[in-house]
Amino acid sequence: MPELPDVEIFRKRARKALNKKIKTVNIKQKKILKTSESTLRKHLNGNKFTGTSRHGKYLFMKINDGYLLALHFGMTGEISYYKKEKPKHIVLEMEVGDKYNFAVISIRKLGEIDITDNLKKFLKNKNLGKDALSINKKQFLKLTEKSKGSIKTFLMDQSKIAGIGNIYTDEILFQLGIHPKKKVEDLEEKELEKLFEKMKNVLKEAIKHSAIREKMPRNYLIKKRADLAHNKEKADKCPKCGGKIKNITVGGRSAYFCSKHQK
DNA sequence: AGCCCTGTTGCCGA
DNA sequence: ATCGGCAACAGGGC
Repeated sequence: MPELPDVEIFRKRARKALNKKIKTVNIKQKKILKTSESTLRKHLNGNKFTGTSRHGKYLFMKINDGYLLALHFGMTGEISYYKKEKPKHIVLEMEVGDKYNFAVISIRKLGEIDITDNLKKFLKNKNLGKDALSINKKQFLKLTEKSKGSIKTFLMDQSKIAGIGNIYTDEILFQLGIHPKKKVEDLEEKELEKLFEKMKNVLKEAIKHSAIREKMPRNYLIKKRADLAHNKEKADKCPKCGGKIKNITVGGRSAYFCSKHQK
């Protein structure tokens, strides 16, 4: 699930846990901890979260001792805030305030939980580029100048632009009618400007709909994607032009696109 | 029941 | 620089 729009929704969810005393820290799965258990406890136990921020697919929770809890969700992670109904696959669970629980979930135990006191340094260590919603047109165009590979690989490269993954890359290219294998250098200036606008537009639209597939606009490819992966014949028609949706591999990732209107 | 395939993440080595 | 393989697990198809 977690690309930029999903993580942005997690961030909003996580805000519910702000300014409440962290009463207990329950570490249920050590595998995705990038820091020691004792360091994590030291910074969380008895403290409070005072703010949230996001960069690309990373969520940061500011702690009142000046440190940041850094969360990355891998393929199947999410944030849960609940009173009684305990979700499955909890990795880190904290009791915050009066009887509420704030938890990091990870089904496949991929992802990352870390502590840092320097956001800039952290982002640099991870080799992350500008956030997809923060980058401006000039910076975006400059990045495209140096890119040799396919447009799909470019959009997904976190060291160039942070936040866009497989699903939303396909969506952006689908909306623009650009083939995922098209080379960045073969796109005209005007097309690159459109790409920039559409990138922002698709991400914002997804956030507006709480990153829930079923709620996305009618002409979005994302609504069909889950069905497409399981070869359901019903789902293989393009919602824009009726063309056939195809699946190929681009840059080592599965790409879905309309063979009729994406050239 | 149980095998096979697919998958939203990123890292690593050839 | 690009590519496959891997990590770990769920869920659908057959």
